[in-house]
Amino acid sequence: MKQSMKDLTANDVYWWRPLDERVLDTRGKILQAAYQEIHYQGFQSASLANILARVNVTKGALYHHFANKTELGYAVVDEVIAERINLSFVQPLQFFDNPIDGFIEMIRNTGESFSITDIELGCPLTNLAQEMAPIDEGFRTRLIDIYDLWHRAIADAMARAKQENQIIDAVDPDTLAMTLVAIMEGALNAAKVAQNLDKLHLCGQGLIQYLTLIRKQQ
Amino acid sequence: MKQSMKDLTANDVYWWRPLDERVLDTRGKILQAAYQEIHYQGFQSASLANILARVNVTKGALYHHFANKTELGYAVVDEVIAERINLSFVQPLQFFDNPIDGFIEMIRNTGESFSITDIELGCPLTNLAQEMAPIDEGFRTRLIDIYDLWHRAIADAMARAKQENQIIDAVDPDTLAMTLVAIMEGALNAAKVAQNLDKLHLCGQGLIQYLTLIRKQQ
DNA sequence: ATTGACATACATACCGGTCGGTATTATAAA
DNA sequence: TTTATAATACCGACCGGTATGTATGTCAAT
Repeated sequence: MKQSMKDLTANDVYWWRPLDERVLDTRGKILQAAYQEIHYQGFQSASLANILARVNVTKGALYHHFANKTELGYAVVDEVIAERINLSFVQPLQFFDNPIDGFIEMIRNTGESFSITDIELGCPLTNLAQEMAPIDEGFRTRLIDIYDLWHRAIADAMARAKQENQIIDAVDPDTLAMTLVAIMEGALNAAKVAQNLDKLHLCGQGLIQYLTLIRKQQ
Repeated sequence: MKQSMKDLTANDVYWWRPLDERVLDTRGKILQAAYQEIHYQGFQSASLANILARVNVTKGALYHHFANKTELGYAVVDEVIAERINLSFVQPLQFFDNPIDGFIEMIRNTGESFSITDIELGCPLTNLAQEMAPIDEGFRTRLIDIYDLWHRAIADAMARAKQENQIIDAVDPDTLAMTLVAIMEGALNAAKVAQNLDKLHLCGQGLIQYLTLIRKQQ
């Protein structure tokens, strides 16, 4: 179990790479290939033929393991994306003694370790949410669950910070968590469109400044 | 799963309605219909047949005015989306005596006037950026131009605020502009996924609090 | 008579999904 | 241990539908 963000290696934040070198079974391989294709094309434009070509299996294999394309998409959300978000953004929050400093440290770390390839396709969670939330309730509820988990983790960390008198009284943990998530998503999006990391770093600066402002000087 | 714009009633659409009651020519009508279909389906999944059905013209008309689907998409960005962003988010910034107060007022206003139908499909600019920026350079450069215009307008307003000693010295106008855009986009995205306005309002609170913190008390 | 503004019919490619068949593995009776 | 049976895993040709795009025709206006 990773104890903090610093324990993550560079490969861990390459969030679309397979998480380990484990040999995957056919179902797992299809799932990973589908994740990549969806991350690149979006769900609706993702081609089953492309996915199958990547894995080097045929339609029969796919439809043996999944009822249809939609169910395959759901499985990607439930089994691939959820785990990645949890591992990269939720778990680390629990180990910070000082949530504000920890958060700032996490932002700094992410900003430094992210490469252009990390942002050129954007956050898989955000992408799918943007595309599918308005038109498919199955996707929407699954994605909302992941967002809620993330939001909750931040809000809890900030509540702890407030309880320990680290941040000014005026801020509400939920509002703060919401705002932080919004900034991070917006930053990733901007960097993706610009296709360079400058905007990500700029946003990181703004975020850190924000956190510094709400931290009580002691 | 809603399949096309045709499944939406008149009430489902709001901020992407034609800006005035001007009678549009065929090209203009196709452009507007394309804008709506793209906003709903995304560009890749947008169906030319759907667009044409809405306008009640045929393929001939479309390919008379546009070389292909991609060029139609470019025209939507250049002529529809750019104007809307400019009208709603860029122009207003120039008229604020006090940019900070003006911005806060704008946020409050937007938060109150937005209805659920305004957010359920998200911001057309963000949507297209998410989908097309990584896979089509023509889209990307066009979208970047719009973002830059928006970003510049905010940064200029904030530079004015700083010059007039309204905000603390520590903040850099560019960093601030970037952060504000990120929050607004993130907020819209969150509200879209949640399909309710609570998160939008929560984010608005956070944004206003942020602006209040950087404003010099006088 | 020519051109612009469309309509109509068609071409071609790809999409998700189905289905009959086969190879492999697990189970269990002999 | 061998053999019969059944379940699982996978193959790949094929289907109907839909996608964008094209070729040709019509017709009013100049």
